[in-house]
Amino acid sequence: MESNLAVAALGALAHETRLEIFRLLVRAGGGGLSVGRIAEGLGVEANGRLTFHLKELVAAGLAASRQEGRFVFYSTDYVAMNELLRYLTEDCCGGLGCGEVVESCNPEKCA
Amino acid sequence: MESNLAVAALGALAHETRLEIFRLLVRAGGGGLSVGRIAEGLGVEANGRLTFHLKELVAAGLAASRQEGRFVFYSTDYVAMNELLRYLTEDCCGGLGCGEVVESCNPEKCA
DNA sequence: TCAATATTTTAATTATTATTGAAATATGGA
DNA sequence: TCCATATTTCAATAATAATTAAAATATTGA
Repeated sequence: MESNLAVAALGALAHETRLEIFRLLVRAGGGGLSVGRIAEGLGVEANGRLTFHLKELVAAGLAASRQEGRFVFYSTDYVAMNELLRYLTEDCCGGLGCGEVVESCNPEKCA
Repeated sequence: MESNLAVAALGALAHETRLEIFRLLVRAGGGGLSVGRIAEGLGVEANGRLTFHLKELVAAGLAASRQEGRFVFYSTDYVAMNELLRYLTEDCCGGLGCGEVVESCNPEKCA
């Protein structure tokens, strides 16, 4: 992972609303949630501000969106998330086996 | 972990220089590095700007500093780091066993 | 105590990011 | 086609964070 991608991802997460959105999407799993459901989950309105934050997450590579009928679904990009976590812990303690993150979450492994 | 602590930590990491410092300290392990060694590792000068970034990491809870003779050492706060990673992946996919981060790095486990 | 190395503080300037509110687009059902 | 629901765009303003450079402090050894 490149440093500037990581900075962009971290910057996207460094905001109260976006962090809540991200965690909501992580909990939601691979299918994601529609904008309306996200708004519900956060207790906010589905307005321009929410769209702005969602787009920031997508621009940072942490989420993807797809249209389904009249709804737009946003979902976590788990590959990007795992890359970011690994980047943060890479070669922890000089690589002496502390247990650096390799993969933290993969919807395909869900029960 | 509280949301605003996580936002502060992520904000501290969302900066090219600070992210490099953090990763350098993670690699360095529990003992950390002196300011001069950090500057060396980054290829920058040990000046006011570096101090500023180091203090940001400490203020965000991600690092700690201690004086040793005429040197000041900075080191990763691994507990805070692990809490942050866990916060990001909490209840992944609704808690269905995808492998959420519990602990990613602990210097005491080093070989 | 003097000088050298190590690190920090401060204040002014510049750059980046967030918020607001209103209008616009897009989709599906009556 | 018309209406209601769903989501997005835009532009102006406000708020926050980053950079610079110079002076200040602190510790050790001669």
